[in-house]
Amino acid sequence: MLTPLGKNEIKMGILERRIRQKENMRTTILSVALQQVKDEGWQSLSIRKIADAIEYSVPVIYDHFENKEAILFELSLDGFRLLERTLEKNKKKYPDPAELLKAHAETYWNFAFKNPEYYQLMYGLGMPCCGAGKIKPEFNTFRKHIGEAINGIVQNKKSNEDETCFKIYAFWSVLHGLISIVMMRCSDIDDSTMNKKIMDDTVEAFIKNL
Amino acid sequence: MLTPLGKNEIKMGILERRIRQKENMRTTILSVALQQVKDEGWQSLSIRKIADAIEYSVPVIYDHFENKEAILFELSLDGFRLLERTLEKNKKKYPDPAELLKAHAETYWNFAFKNPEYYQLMYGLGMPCCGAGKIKPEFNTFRKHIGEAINGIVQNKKSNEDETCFKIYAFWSVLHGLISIVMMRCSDIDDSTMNKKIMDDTVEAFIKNL
DNA sequence: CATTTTTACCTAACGGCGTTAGCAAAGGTA
DNA sequence: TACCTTTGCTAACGCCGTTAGGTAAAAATG
Repeated sequence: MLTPLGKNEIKMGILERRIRQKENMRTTILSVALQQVKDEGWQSLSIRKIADAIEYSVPVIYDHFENKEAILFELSLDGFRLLERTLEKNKKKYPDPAELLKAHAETYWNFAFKNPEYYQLMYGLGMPCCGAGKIKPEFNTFRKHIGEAINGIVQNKKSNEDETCFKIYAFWSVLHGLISIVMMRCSDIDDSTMNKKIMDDTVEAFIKNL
Repeated sequence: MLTPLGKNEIKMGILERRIRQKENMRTTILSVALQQVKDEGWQSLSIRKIADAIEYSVPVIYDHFENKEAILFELSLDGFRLLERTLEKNKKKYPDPAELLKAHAETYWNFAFKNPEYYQLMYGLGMPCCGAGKIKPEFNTFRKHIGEAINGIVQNKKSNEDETCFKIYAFWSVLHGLISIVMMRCSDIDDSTMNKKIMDDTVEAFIKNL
């Protein structure tokens, strides 16, 4: 598959077309998979349904992905990239680190509830195994960004490195925890503006006590 | 199955034995299922393996549970009961609400990491669908207990009901969030005592700022 | 006792799943 | 033309949750 055709010369145009086609198929599979997940949830995503949707037979999928988990993994990376893009925008928009931190929190919250399927996949909420297992460097995307902001806020005050690190995790935890609790319907508060207010208040208080 | 046999009288002894046997089978199924989950994880739990383990044929399971999800649901309730028992003990042991709150946090943390399979099931971490969907009153077990403690701490200070409610959720969130992040290996901190220290510090700071 | 109802339990199947082996057709090369 | 490579397929394997339908034992009834 896409090898240089024995010891022969390769016609570059054809090879490039093939690579292009192959990548097309790959992205088609991913987008079809994502659509299916958005429509019916992770649980009902199946290789066979993907094959159906792209109008190819099942084994074709395995020419592009090692297995089902690889597809989910790739989708989760897309999720991290999507989140990161907005975080980067925040960095340019908010020079004040406290404002930046607030914006990051807002971004994280909105991302989770606008793209619950991504969020669940990325952080293993209600997912069959996909959070656990593979360790992704992308996991730390958010921690990295809020870390910068918190460092910016904290730098003028007396506080050692460990304390700052702890605060970063505490901040991330409260956000992720609240999102999880709301998303998994563990909370008895249905009102989404109410939940948002809890988030805002908590973030506010957190920043004040940095 | 176990109906009063038409319009006839029932021999109570026999009926009782039957009920006893039926309940025995039910608990056997549950304990076998739990064992399997502890051994191989949620993903590989299957009705057929349970049937194998209890040395009955597959349909027998369906005489006792509506479906696989019902078994998982029942197990999650066991988890909530197990957690609640320790929380109740704390209530008797710590009259000071601040001490009580700290003890509750410790209990919650220990419960999660000593019984990760329960915790994951109860709060839908890395689970196929079992957190979402059914809403369990037991979900609020922990929130109820920390609510009492926080109310105890806060009652002498000026703070309205909403603020207190928010603080309860914030406290729960930071705990659940930290546990989730650690359990799902999203954190880059491997050292468990380090993670525990983050929890302790955050709890300490939280109580101080109540 | 014999008879009839109820129970417990099983076999076998249905439709779905992820994954893979093996083959046929199509495309490019010489 | 003949030859390789690539593409894509059919068909299968071994799982899974769930259910229909049957059988033989047990219990209740007369």
